[in-house]
Amino acid sequence: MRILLPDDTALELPDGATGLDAAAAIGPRLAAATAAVKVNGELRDLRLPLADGDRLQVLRVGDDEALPVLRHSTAHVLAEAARHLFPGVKVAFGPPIDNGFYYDFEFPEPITDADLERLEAEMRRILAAGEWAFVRSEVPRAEARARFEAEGEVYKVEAIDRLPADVPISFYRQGDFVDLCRGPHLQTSKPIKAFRLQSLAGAYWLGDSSRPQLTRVYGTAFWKPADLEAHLHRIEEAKRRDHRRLGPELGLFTFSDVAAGTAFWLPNGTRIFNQLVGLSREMCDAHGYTEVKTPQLYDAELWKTSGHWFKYRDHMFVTEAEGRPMGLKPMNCPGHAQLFKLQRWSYRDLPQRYSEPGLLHRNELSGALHGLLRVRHFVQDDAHIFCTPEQALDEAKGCLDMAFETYAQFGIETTVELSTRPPERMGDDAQWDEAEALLARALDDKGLVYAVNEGDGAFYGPKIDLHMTDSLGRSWQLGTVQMDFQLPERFDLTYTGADNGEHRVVMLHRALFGSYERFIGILLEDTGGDLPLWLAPDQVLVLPIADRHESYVEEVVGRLRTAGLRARADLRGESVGKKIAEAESSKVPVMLVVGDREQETGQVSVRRHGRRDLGAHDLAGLIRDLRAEVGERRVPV
RNA sequence: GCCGGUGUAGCUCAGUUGGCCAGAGCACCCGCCUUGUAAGCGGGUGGUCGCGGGUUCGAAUCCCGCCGCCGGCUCCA
Repeated sequence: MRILLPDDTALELPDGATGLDAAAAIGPRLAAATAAVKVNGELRDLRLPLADGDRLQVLRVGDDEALPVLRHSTAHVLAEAARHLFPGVKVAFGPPIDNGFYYDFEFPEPITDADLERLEAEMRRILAAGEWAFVRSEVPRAEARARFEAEGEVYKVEAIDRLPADVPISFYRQGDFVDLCRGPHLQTSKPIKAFRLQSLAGAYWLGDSSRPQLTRVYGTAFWKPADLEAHLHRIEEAKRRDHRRLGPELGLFTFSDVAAGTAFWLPNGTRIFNQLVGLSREMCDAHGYTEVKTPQLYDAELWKTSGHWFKYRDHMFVTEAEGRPMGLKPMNCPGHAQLFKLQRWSYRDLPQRYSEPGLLHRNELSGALHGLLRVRHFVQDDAHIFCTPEQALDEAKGCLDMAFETYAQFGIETTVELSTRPPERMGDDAQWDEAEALLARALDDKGLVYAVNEGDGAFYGPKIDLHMTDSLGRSWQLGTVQMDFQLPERFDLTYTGADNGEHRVVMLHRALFGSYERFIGILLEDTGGDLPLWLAPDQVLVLPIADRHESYVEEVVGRLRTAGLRARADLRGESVGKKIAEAESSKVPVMLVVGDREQETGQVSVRRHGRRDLGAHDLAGLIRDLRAEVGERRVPV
């Protein structure tokens, strides 16, 4: 058979030849260094046979693309170590993940962080004792099942039962450890050198909270020790950009035990928050939205009409008044639907676009709370569009345009997902088909690349989700554009068409920042707290050299404030060096130092955050430049 | 909610196997210094050791329960 290599040359091989055979045909050194292969662009085990016409790329030890293979093999060594140290341990799954790997176990006794070191030591002992080959074999299903049943490996038995009948059962063995595994794996344990076990966590078997909770051991591995060290160092660096650290440090917000899952916004943080609300208002004005205000607390009747009482009640804060059940709003949509319903609409009036910086309460699980990124009380830059079916596609595309226009102002990168019908949902499949198709069409028309997230839609409709990542690379959903055929029906929302008949409206839900809380959290981690001038709580800090410059400093501050800039003076009796040190660590964008020279010439010495002394400047010119920077909402590059 | 970890001053942390009135730096207050681009000097205030029980002659330290937080799982903006 003929195999095509990356440079388009063909390699002639006997039928049944494997990836490793192909590497050997090219050269023995390549064969020895082979970690895995890519066949027609897909990562595959080097032990599997190739087919005529396959396009083959050999991945070597040291190749980034083969890192998942190294990590997967390292996970197997971890499982072997766990078997040695904790007799009776049951093993579940141990795949490579983005920056490492994990392995799920059921230990006979709970283990602690101290055991992580023991596990790691045992792994090193195993690896030092010899170079173990990873041996692949395919076994009949019944035989594989019997083997794991005899060993008491109940998770492996269930894993086999869950595999489709036509999938061959493969084992990988290294040393005395045999695992049910799809692969791919390294040839031997020799390249496993630079690894580290990182943490312990609970994880439900098959991700199902009704199944047993296993113990997940997280670790990572690299080809070179230096890469491992660099990775661990990056994690340490990222922790410094953690918004939960920066927020209190910069006096933006803080948390208290008496209000778990809710931020206290300090004056500086409130300024940032309000600037973002202002930006949203400005954009909504420009895009034909009208702002509304709807109630916080509603009679349960409203939630029954919307369906939240049945599909979302676990997440709602419920109370009562004079014996009547009430619910604090977790979403604005029913309120906006109610508002829309208060009058009759002509097709000529549509679309109606209601925006509201709506304060929401959601009763999130205590263990899910996470700084500003997951809270129980937050403000959405929410809006609902009520339109005719014919208008829905353009409206959805308009939302996407507006979203990307917004993000462009922060230089933040997003990934796009289309979340489809969840198992728990309202409405019939035909409506879901239509709604999902419409959102997909909007994405396609906009030329956006997106992943489909099956089953992750809202209970009332599918959604486009816009994700961003925090300092540690965890993905968070910010913006969202959702289609909804359900609420218009449940609230009986109609308009009068050109035919003088009643027609059902289509409803779109959209939020671009998502929530201001989450967006600010992500923004802080993205910028490390170095906010653009227009968002900085204190934009300019004026620093006198000595007491005698105080009145000139007040004059400078006055002129800056008159020009609309947020300026403040530091008149404490501290040294200039100390004031600058503090201004730098509090990330004030502009520092102005004034002493005898500046006072005489009517100038100011400019220092920008993160840069050195930029010399004396004329105040009028500086004010003009700063105002322009604020006005354009300029982002530093 | 679940698994593991953790909780000492406003912040960052020390507090040997339970044993003198629980310490340091920063912040804060007072005083001195009058400062030229990342921390001038001296003094002082400040702690229910997360909360509640228990063991003990004696608990920040050991045990139990609760709460918060951290890392995950589940769930979501």
